[in-house]
Amino acid sequence: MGRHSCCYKQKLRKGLWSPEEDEKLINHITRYGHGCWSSVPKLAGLQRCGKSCRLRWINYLRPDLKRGTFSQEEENLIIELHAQLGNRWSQIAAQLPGRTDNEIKNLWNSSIKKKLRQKGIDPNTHKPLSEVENEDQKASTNTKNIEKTSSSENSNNLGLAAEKPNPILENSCSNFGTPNELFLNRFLCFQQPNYAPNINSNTNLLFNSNFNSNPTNPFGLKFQNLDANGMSTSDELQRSCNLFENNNVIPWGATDCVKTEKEVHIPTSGGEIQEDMKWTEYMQTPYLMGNSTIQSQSSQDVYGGTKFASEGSVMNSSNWTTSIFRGLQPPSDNFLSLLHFN
DNA sequence: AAAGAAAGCAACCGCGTGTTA
DNA sequence: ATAACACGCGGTTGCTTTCTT
Repeated sequence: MGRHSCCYKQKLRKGLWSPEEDEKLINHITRYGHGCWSSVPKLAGLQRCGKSCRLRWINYLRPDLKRGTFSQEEENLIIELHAQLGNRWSQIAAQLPGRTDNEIKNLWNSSIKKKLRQKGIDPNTHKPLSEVENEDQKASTNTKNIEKTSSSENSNNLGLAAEKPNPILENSCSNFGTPNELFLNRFLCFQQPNYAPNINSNTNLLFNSNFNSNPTNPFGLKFQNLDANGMSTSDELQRSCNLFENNNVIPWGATDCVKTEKEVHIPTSGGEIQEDMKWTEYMQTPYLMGNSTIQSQSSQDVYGGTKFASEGSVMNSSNWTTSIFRGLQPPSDNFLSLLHFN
């Protein structure tokens, strides 16, 4: 099938995005939406391919991104979902509002995998490592036997073995399998002494008929807000997900909180959503991130800007904005004015 | 303090799939 | 029916930062 035409175009920039490029892309999408991604770079005045623009927007510039470290609850949920879905990162990300598939995938590969192995759990099968090793040994001896008896079918046999259906995936479709529960109980109890090892209650929640009744907040998760004194107040996640629901329809181009691309609305003057909250105010809302606080914001300082959000700090008006447009040095007035919709 | 290793993360690549002409 | 196009996904790469010795 056809490849993305932009892949063949030359003289297109690659690599890290500059603040100017970010500004152009944000400027364009906030005004017009992305429409056809392949036309975005041209319309936005960027020397990038549409694919690159899409990725940058979805993984980094979207205003509804959460960022910050993952909370224990989020990690547990990722493990739980991975046990059911495997490496279907976009589907996993769909259950974690404000998180991208890329972010989750990175977390899995860099951190969670390791943790699971340390606990003696195979991250691929979610079974105890010893069990998996035994199966591997059995499989290899079987393969050797097959090799001896039927050399002509060697490659086919191996191929079939590799394509053997994932029992966990199969399991997830019908019965929320006991291996999952076994694993989760084992792992989560390791992780959290207070974790209630009643997986069924959680998983039923995941897959009950009302699951997507509120696509922007399927779990009714609550974020914590901080008041001016840094005291936490409860605030529904919906606050961020629904923020733009109003009149002007702009497709943000992300899978967002649900699988299908969702239309998100930008509040206009007099809009009732979020009590006339402006985007900049939204961004400056001091959310607690990750483990209730920003434990270690990424220190990568792409554009050579100042570092922010040291350990234990709390998202405040400055570093929250910075975290979204990381490294963006004080944006121009024109740019800031774009962020005010009323 | 310096160097190497490990970790973290943004971005690219290639492929599969859906849509359209 | 088919080819071209566009999008989205998952795997991978490579750069930067942090940790360790």
